[in-house]
Amino acid sequence: MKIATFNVNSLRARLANVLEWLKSESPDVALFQEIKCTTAEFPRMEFEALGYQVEAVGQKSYNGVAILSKTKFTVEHPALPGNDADEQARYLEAAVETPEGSQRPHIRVATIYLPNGNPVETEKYPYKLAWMEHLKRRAADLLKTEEPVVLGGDYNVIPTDADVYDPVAWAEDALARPQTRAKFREILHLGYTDAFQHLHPEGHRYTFWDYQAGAWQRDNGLRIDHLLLSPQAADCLEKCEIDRTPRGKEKPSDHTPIWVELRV
DNA sequence: ATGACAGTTGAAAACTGA
Repeated sequence: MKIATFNVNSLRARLANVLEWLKSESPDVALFQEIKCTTAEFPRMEFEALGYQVEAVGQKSYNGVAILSKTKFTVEHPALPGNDADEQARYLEAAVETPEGSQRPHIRVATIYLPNGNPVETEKYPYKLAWMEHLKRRAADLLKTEEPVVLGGDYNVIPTDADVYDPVAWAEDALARPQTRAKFREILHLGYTDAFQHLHPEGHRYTFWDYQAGAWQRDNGLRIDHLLLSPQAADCLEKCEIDRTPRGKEKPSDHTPIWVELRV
């Protein structure tokens, strides 16, 4: 199963790019973030026409996440458990049927849009850290199921200095500061595998490039979109790649997709 | 040192993002 995550930075502004990418790469499951539209406005028919079942949790103007799958799935949680009062649409979890002949009936996936947290001196940063603590608790609970679990999305976390073009410039940013990295490691240390880091430990491979200052052309990027795998999912890990192609197209998102291939 | 870019809302300029 090929499972991809993509922060699209507005689905309405990006629909043509996203459809082109889906037709080209045909992931079995696609996890979207920053759809920036309400659930009702989600252009589901365009995706259904490509053979996907679609579920979205959106809101006006900002945030919003979605799951698309070629196999059937059921929504398990439309918000982060333990944080259900969150007014921001940042989490959606589902049980996805595996293809015919698989060892297991389903895998569990979540699409995650973790708060940015800047500026750090405002309430935005404690909101980010609290959100990460809720995510850690959910991640711990999911381990008890002993299912293959894929927690994918825009984490807004630069895990190490090898994941940013200029570590000094970013050291105090909400995406890189020590408290952020420590909380991210706490999730990993529960027993999750950062799929890309595991297969590509060389570093300096990015999933985001700012629109400004020629960041894309200079490869001034960040690795902030991640696919975290439970042990049972990591057992199945075949490949994990960043697909830079969509970032080089006209009117791109500032993020590009990253995907895993799991032999389930 | 600062701003640079792109999206949303809503009709100009403010807000958000990473």
